[in-house]
Amino acid sequence: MKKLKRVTSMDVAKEAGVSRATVSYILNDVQGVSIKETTKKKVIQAAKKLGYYPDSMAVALKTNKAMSIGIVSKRNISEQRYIKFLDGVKSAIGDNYSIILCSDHVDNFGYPEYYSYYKRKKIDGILFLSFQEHLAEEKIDDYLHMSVEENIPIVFADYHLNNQMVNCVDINYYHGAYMAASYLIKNGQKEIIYLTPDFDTEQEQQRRKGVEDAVNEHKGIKLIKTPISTDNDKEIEAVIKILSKKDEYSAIITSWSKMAYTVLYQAQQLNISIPDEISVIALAGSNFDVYTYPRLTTCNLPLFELGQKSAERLMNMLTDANTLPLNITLPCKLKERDSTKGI
Amino acid sequence: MKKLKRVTSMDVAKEAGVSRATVSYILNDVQGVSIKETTKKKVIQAAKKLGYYPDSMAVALKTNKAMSIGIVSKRNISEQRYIKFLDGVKSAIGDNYSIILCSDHVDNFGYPEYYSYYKRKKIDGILFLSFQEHLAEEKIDDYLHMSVEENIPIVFADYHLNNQMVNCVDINYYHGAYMAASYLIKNGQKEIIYLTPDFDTEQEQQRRKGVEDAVNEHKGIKLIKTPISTDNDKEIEAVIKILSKKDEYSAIITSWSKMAYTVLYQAQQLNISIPDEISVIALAGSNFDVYTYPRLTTCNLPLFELGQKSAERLMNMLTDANTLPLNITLPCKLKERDSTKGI
DNA sequence: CTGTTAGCGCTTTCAT
DNA sequence: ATGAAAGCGCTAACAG
Repeated sequence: MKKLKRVTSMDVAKEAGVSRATVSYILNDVQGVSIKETTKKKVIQAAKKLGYYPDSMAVALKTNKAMSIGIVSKRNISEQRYIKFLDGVKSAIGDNYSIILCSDHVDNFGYPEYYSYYKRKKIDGILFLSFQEHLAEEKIDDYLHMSVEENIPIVFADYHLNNQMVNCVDINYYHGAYMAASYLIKNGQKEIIYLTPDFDTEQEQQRRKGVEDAVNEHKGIKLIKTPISTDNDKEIEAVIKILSKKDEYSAIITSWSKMAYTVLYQAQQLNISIPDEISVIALAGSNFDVYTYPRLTTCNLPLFELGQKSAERLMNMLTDANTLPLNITLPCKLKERDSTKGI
Repeated sequence: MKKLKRVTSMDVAKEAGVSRATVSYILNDVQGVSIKETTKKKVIQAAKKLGYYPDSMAVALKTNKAMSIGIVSKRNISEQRYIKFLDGVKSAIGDNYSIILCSDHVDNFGYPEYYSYYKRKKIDGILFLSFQEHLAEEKIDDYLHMSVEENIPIVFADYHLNNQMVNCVDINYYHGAYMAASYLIKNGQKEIIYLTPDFDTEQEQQRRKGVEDAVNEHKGIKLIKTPISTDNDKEIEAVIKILSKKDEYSAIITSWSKMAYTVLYQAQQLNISIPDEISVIALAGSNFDVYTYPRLTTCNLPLFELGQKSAERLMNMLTDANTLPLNITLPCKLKERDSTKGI
């Protein structure tokens, strides 16, 4: 196999009869140097003719910029939501930056992958996407430390940090939950059962507060909070038990759509009519919501926007070191479908 | 903000009282040079103490290896399947390589992103994941050309190429479809309706052939092939029409699970009992299959393995330039659930 | 066994 | 308006 030599800026320079510096100026469109149009044309021609591609590693070494950002998420990568986030990120970073997927798996160096990548300059900054289901508090402190003390450009996506020292883009779970509960109440539901996961995260606290506030604003609404195990079998068992006492309530709120799917499924099994007997609403949506029977009413999370805004923040930090940290909160949107009914 | 200087191998060398070369030898565990244990210890200590991380850009420039691979997929990134593939890739490439997401969006240079990345040495090789729904044939030729003529390390995942010059990892859609149809026939179904997308890809051809072969192997089985529009509304309309003629068949095969969801949903609407009146099976599964009512019987695609095997092949090419191209075909697995019934 | 040194390909200051 | 040259941090061939 013939190993052909790489075309360098030197080659282009020779071909065009100029120096390497000129080539660099022209191809990078450097401000502050004015170059004759004819020279410009010549160089561009030569580059095209020779098939010149600047070596990004050499550029990176020189400029001290990898032109890549790392995305790290402890969340189950299988989650569809992760992908929507990615889409948003992609839309915001433009053609010049690339996305490197990193884990927080500890590597040979004894450091999490994202950290090593940064220290080794493979990435210029980091986007943390929270692991919704098991947000470990100790880790957060590490992250914060990195961001503040080590001055690593980091944006926290879907973290409710309330820390003015760091950039974070959050989803307004409180308001989403508030909207969902209010919607139910407006539709005449008086006894509401609220299925929450059996662990406590900032996110779930926000939701709980949202639901409670909505309930407290009205007289005579009864709210029953029921923690549900994340274990599949236990979840099913719990849902069946709850459905067997359907006379005690008229509506169900679930923190996640997955729980709502289970409710819908088991309701069918038990011949309980949704929404006639029970209204069901989930505080997070997914693509499948239109395929359940009946179609699931949800509070949609702005995942694309989450990715987009987070990436925008990161880009700002990267291009302007003096960017002030910002805490941004994104609203949810209620999507009414067939699992809830009006009065 | 104090801009602290980067720790270089020079610093480590000084700290340990050796030369940079020695540092490099030790930290990279270079074969063929033997170094005193004490020196080794000293250097490793020094590196740790100083917090030394080799600059990957400098390494890349020197070694001519980016230690990154690019993944490109025209398929809707929102697809959940994409993620499983990614998981598989990650599992195969190990800690030393990273994954860069690339599009085939044409950049400033007039070349698709993945191509530029390769030419600019941001990635060492490319993993193409087919765009299932609209596999454009002209593009394939470009890809093949790149792989063969330009000698770019490429692995085609989920492409049915049958070209011995290139590496490709394919899913055995034929056999999957054959299994699904056989399963239905074994369960006593005599009239089967087969819903295919209204466009023609290699993949769909394989499936069609699989279904047909299974049918032809048995006497007295009637097969009705019906193309379905990918347009959502039209799909629903078509499904309703088909369900209205439910006396003409006893089982439905769909190419995708999404179609099957629509069938299941509309069957509920029309009060048709699945699987009692009609058995339903999809030739591709998804996470949601356990939440439909009834739970959907599917032919599961080996997406994780697809990523894994593809990445393995690419790694082979990268480490050994003489690796012979291989065409690998991965089997599907039938997952029996509640939307089909036995005799 | 360890040190010296020459680049890898690029940007960018300084000089012309 | 353009060129010469230094040097980013590393590896590896060669010297000792």
